[in-house]
Amino acid sequence: MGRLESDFYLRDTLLVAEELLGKRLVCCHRTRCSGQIVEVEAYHGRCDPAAHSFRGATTRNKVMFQEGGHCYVYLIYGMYHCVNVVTETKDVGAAVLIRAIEPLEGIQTMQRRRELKSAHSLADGPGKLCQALGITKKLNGEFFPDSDRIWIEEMDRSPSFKVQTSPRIGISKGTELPWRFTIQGSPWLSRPSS
DNA sequence: CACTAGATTTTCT
DNA sequence: GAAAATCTAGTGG
Repeated sequence: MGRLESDFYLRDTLLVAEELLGKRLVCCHRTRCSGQIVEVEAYHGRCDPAAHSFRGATTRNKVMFQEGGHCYVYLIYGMYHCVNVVTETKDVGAAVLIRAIEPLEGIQTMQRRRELKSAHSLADGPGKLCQALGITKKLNGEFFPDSDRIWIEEMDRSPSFKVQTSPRIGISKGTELPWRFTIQGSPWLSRPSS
């Protein structure tokens, strides 16, 4: 299946967020690991108080201000990494946080990285999926359309595919906005969408 | 199952 | 110096 091209990302953040559901996130170090994206959150730039870019560019968030298609990785709580897909045109400062995937390829490698025997709770959370795929700040600034280490591919959606929205998780501002997108009924979410 | 506390360090005020 | 787009282990029903 084809890799998503630059113009996919250069669009409205909420639209990109919704359309990322059901796509395949691929990460290659030695072995190819991948999973279907089942949960994301949109962070809409200067108008969104929960976005890192709300108060303008800093050392940490400068990749968010690149053009859509870049990969923004940051360290959270001193321990875990989170991956984002930058959206819209240069200088907008918007991105989509990938929160959970359904593991598809390289499951043994992911289990080893997570030190887990089961496939369950392997990648059902933003920090967990980065650990499973081996995503660190080294990948901050990669460009999904032409990177040889991380990219996103087209994938067929199941016939029962439905999108559900809910409030974003783990933030203290902008909590009323329904900008968390999930595949309805997926057993691979970080938590149910009620 | 639900809830709570603790880990740990970068980043920004 | 406080907060942070989180996770795990531990406790108690």
